[in-house]
Amino acid sequence: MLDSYIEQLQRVETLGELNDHVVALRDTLDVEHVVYHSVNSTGEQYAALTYSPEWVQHYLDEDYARLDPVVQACYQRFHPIDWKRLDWTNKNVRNFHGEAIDSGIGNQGFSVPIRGPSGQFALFTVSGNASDDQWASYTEEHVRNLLLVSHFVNQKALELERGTDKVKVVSLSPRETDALTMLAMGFNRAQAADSLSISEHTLRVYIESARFKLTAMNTTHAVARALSQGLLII
Amino acid sequence: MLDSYIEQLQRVETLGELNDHVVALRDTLDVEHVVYHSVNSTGEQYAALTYSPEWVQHYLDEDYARLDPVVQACYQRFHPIDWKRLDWTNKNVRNFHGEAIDSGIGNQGFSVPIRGPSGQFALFTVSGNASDDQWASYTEEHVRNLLLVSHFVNQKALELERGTDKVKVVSLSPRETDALTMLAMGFNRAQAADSLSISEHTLRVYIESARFKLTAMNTTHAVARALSQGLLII
DNA sequence: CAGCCCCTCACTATTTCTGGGGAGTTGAAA
DNA sequence: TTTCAACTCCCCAGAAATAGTGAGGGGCTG
Repeated sequence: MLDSYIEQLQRVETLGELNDHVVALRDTLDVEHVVYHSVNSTGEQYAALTYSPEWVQHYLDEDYARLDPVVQACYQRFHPIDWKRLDWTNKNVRNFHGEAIDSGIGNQGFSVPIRGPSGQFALFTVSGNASDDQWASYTEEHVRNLLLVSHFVNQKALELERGTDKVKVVSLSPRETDALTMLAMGFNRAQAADSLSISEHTLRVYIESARFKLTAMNTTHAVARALSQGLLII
Repeated sequence: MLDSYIEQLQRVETLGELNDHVVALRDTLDVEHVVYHSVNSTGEQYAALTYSPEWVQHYLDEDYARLDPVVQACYQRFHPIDWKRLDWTNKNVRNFHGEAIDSGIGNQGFSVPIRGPSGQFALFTVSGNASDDQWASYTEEHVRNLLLVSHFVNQKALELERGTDKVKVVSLSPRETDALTMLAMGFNRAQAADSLSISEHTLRVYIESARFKLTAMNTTHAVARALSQGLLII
């Protein structure tokens, strides 16, 4: 059943079709909602989901991503997580949770964080209405399928997005990488130059050229970009 | 077969046993070598692998991680990758590749990058000797198993490591997060303060307290730490 | 209700970083 | 073989960040 779904998925050729597939997936997985949401390193977003458009709009308007424990948790961990295990004690969060349930997203949820090339981040979520026990046995039984599906959906989404690719992949020279790595580790220029056994002037040249390549406005920005694009090995 | 392996894995209770399991996994998967290698945000490493100790030592001595296309690629992408698809044209890289093959790691390889909570990064690799065609059909057939196994091995490794946990999880206040986010986006303090509609003095207080919480030596360091621990949503 | 964390604002001296120049060597690719 | 990218070094003035203190109000929690 899932196998045939994945086979079908492989043949998808547009983002629109992918959206349809998410709807089909909801039925295949027998849940209330399925959400795939991706953000790349330039901040562009793509989502394929079955939530009501109203709730999505409201979520965006209120910038709930900054509050949503699911998003917060998935940014920090990589394991799939059951919504029950998150911290909902904060007042604003409880408020948000209430609104979410009122919008019909269901009282249970399970999310799989995904990270792709160049700092891409995605979230694959299923949600529904069930008792804690029902949901626990459902997720336990389907973890593997959810892991696989999330992976393949993300792969397909990236593949399709790459067709319309504007994301330029920068590459840093070894010394530029070294320089930024030192700075990311907290050294100041003098210390970094010392560690790399070069003059501070030279180090500065690397930082500047890295900043230029990364179109960064300052050193901190350059380090941030390099990190979020996976260019530095700390 | 793999199912029973995963069940066994779930019962593993020490990192030593996990090492034995990797050896068992090599036979289960019918490959030459299996490597699981994890680095957490503080730079501590753990590996369970079947490579010869000599090669491992040599690899570490030469700091080959900075050269190894597998590591480089897996830092930047998240999809599993076949070693053939990497760029081995650089002279140093070809040299490294030659040494690797001489050390018996095999002429084919397939690696799965994994990212865990708080900036943990891990790599799950299988390698062996085969023709391109043989290897292609092997990997195509086993991608799913490899994905699942890599996930479960990582989960188990993290679970065991957490027992010996020294990694303190820091959490930033909303304003601290805002401040660091602005800086990571390339704003200077004046611009950031303006965006957040607070005085620059106030902003500075946030940056300092964030720096303190993250035990960072300067702003760039704080941003780097926050980013690599998934604390910032850019 | 006391303690703690969060949010907000202020001053000053010192250190560090940035942006604008310029210049020579080496090694690899075209 | 030329050309280009990477690596190395240098000066200086102005801009920006940091260290060291200080203070008051608001809100949640025990």
